Amino acid sequence: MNHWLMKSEPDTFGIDHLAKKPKQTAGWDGVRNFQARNFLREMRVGDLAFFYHSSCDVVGIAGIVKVVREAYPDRTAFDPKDDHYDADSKPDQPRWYMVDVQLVRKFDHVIALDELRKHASGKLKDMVVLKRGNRLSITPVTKSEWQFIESLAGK
DNA sequence: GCCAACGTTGGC
DNA sequence: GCCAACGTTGGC
Repeated sequence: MNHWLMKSEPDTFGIDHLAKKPKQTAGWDGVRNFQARNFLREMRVGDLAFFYHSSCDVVGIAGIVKVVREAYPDRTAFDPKDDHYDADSKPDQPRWYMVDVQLVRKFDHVIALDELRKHASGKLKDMVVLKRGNRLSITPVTKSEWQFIESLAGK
């Protein structure tokens, strides 16, 4: 099983939106970056991911989700009216993919980016999301990073 | 294949 | 709103 970190802007879609969905499950669509897409396609049912809030008051990890459906074509790319429309993605040859995720747990407090950075030269020294200039919306997380961050969240 | 221009991301 | 960093595009 692999671990991931998935970014979203909570003003658009945050962990509380996911919590209110039927079965607390939603499609993670709108990824329009090739590297992030490739990671999406590596995800397997049962993989766990941190739900990261970006571009907001409290930037950081808000909770945990799990993959419940593996990559399938992102329909929003086919819809000219959608913000994420991409004329180069055709239904018979889709360029973009999405997965479905289900809420596992919302942390009682967001683990702030500041807090994560405190460990940027220690336990989290290789964490992708802490690297300078990182903009990837989907990044892999190692097992040790995962366990350490979970311990920061408390049980 | 290079690289400048451009658009986007995302922390602050 | 600013701006650094980055990915993508397109002319050559």
